[in-house]
Amino acid sequence: MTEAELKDAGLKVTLPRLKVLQVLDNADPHHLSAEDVYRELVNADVTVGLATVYRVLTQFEQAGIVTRHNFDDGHSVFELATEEHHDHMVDLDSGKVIEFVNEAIEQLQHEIAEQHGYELVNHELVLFVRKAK
Amino acid sequence: MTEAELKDAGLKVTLPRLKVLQVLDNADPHHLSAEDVYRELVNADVTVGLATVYRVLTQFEQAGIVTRHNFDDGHSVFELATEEHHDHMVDLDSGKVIEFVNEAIEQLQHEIAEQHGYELVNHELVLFVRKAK
DNA sequence: ATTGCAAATGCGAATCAATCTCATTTAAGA
DNA sequence: TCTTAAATGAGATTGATTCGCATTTGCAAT
Repeated sequence: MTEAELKDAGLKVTLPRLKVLQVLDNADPHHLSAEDVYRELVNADVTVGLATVYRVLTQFEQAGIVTRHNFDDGHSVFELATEEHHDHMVDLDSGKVIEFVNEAIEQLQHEIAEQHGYELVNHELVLFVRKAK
Repeated sequence: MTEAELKDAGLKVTLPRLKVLQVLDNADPHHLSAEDVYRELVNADVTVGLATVYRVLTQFEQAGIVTRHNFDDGHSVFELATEEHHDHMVDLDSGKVIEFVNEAIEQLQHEIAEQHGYELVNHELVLFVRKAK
């Protein structure tokens, strides 16, 4: 339950935070930019500042509630961390983002880290693709 | 030879371009931000505008002379496109960047793209790691 | 319930990387 | 050497994100 998530993270339960969570939860393309979230809120007649959206998303990231991805075009997108892990494929022509999971790759990543004396904490994999002819 | 590279790319051989190539060539940590390159040039008494550095790096990227990476929250870094493709591993504690290659992962990426009806144009893989205990 | 106060918010200003404008310079072919 | 399109430098501009600060609000202790 969302209120509990906030309290566990040591964050006060406020309207902006609940609303941001709600927007992320209902997001159809899982990935939303801060601006996207902001627009949704304004659209739903929730008056919040863009700065607050950024602050809240950053706090959520630190609290492990959302994950941040830095795609190519220079701006971040966020998604609920409750989704199971997946990587991304970006269609260079349409900009569409496809999610995928590949256990073999996940496995290999751990092995590579180990081979270098490290343990894998996290990773970021994005495939840039184009419709096959 | 560097001059030939520029001509092949249909770019005029100019001082700024040669100097940027030179800086990238001598870069100890392979990865430099545009700002890094700019600072090196100013340091070497080569007067060149930051805008030019950005323009040149972008042209080089399009010409396949350098590769651009977007890791490390926010800004791009560039490195000479060596014959060897490689991915990156970032030590979260020291910030050190390690390069690695794994053919199996490369192969899997192509397969994944194909499975979705795409062809792989490019990819970005960064492992965030920490010294194993 | 009421209160006190630190935490949270809104909004405009500030920042930072990157891009654009445009007047001036320069490479390189004729 | 001349000509011209391409390239450059410097500053203005954009776009995403963060900051500063006065105001508001959650919530723990009255």
